[in-house]
Amino acid sequence: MRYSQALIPTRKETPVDAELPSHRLMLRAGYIEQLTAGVYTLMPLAWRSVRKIEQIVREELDAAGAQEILLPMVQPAEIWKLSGRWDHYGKELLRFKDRKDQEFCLSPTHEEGVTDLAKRHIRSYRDMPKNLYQIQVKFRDELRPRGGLMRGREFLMKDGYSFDISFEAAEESYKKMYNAYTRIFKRCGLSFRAVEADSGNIGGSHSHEFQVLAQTGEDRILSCPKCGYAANEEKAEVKRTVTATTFEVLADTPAKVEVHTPGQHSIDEVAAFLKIQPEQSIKTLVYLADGEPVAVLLRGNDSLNEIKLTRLLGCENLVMASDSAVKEVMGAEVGSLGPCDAKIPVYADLNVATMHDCVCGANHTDYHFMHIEPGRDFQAKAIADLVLAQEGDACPHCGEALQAFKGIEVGHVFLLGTKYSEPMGATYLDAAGDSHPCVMGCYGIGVTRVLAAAIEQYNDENGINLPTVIAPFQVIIAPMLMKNETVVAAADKIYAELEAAGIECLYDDRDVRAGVKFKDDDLLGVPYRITIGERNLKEGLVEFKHRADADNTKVAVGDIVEFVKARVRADLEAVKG
RNA sequence: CGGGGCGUAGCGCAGUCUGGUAGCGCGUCUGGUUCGGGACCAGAAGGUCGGAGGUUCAAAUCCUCUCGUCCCGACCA
Repeated sequence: MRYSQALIPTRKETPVDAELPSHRLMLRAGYIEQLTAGVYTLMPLAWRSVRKIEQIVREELDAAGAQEILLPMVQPAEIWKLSGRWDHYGKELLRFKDRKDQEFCLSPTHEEGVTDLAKRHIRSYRDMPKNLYQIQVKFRDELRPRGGLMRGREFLMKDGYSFDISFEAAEESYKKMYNAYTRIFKRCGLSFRAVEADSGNIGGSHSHEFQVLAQTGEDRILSCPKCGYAANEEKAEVKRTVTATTFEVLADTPAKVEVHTPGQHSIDEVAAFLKIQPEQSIKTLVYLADGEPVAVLLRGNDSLNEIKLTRLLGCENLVMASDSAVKEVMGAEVGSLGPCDAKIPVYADLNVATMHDCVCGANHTDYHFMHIEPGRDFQAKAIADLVLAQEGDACPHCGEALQAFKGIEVGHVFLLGTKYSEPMGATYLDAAGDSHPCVMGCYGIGVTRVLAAAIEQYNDENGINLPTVIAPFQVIIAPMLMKNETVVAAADKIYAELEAAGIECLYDDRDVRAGVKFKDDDLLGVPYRITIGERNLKEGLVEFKHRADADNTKVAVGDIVEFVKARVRADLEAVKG
């Protein structure tokens, strides 16, 4: 491609609203352009990269026995009502009516669509296993899209679904997909972790997320350096050494004393004010579980794992109570809450059972109690494992200290079970003639997010620096002076020969100064650059440089094509595995 | 959905407090000089100041409503 004919609108200025490096750089390098909140045009460079990612996805999924299809994006309300999600999906599901006043939605995911398809074509145990996937634009009306392609409302997703006759068979399909995903992200050149995850709203029994490691990731993951256990923070288990499920009261704790703690709200503030350690203080949180208020007690330096609490309470909807609701139920402001004489059920984490002579809020604004003895000064309805895992906690399998990372979720595999097949009637007949619901798995990859995550992982102060496999072009050819006929002739020839050799070239034939080319060409994320200048050319040389290297290599004009071919091929081979 | 910003030329912004000729930088176009890390000189084009209503002799500026967008939080297969 000749740069002069390409649509690559680079910017010198850093877009002020973009926070994430990938977002900023994609805007600056002319990869994307925003149309409205969370909706972006993929410009030629981004689209070239995305198509390469798609290609890797297709190759690996096809190799794993999946078939590509394309389901309708506009879907009638009926199938969503069948699955129950028309009512439960919420506002992220963009709904509208057609001219006949019939209800439709833009599909944010395709369990309904694919299950409806399966219902009509998978009838017998002989029809399975089946694995169908598609790569398609999805729309989710997110409350707050952010970070460019990182979390858009409209985005490109590969979603796949497996159908099996039994849970065991579905496990096999799941494993195949897990392995295919591992190969896909490896081939994209990404540094990632597969972690255990909560299956969330989509339901199902178990799931793994594929997390690209990046400082800017929104997800926290914990992994064990010894046994390889890895899980999303919200799912991560911790080996608890405390097993007590009742409070053991120490007799020599002094009687509780109410102390004035004006303006001291956070655990750290109160601890500093009372000259104690945060772990001597009890943190009291108030939640609404399906509308009913409950209090949760944690050791001051612990955090709550809401999923664990949801499971313990067996509720569907768990939200933190608003400040005003807290005031109403507890009779005191947030910051002065405690379990003593609480009128709502109290649940305590195991660590609280090890605490003695501690501090908690007095349910009296700006007052705390000292010398609190759990079991004597308050009771709990249950003492259970409620803490959020943190770095240094013991691995649930081997006890080693867990390490924490930040990640970007680029893929998610779920073993769904019969959550959709049952209500939607996707059943089959077994050999005995009995009817059973198909057992499903579903598998997603955020294709556009993969590009964003890759740029998060591969960038520096000069711009994007993508691995050759997914870079929009493999080589940039940069003649230093377009008015010099010798230089241009050499560049033309190298361009023609590289193109003929199947190397993807961006020929920077713009009549601009060298400095402009260098700045732009570094920004774009193309791994190699051939610089053609008058002085070197007189000696029969051109310069070859990898984007990440500081120095040039001088190569004879006659050798450059073979030289580039060898380097590019080596890069492509290296990730094939 | 709560909190906070911001909407003025293609992009980035000043001007708004204190009402009175709509500005700057980048980019674009013309001509010239330059030419290996975002050149310089001269000239030019480009605006319903997000929208609607109001106050006023006069509104980018004040008031009311509204739309959009970004950030933080909550939310998120």
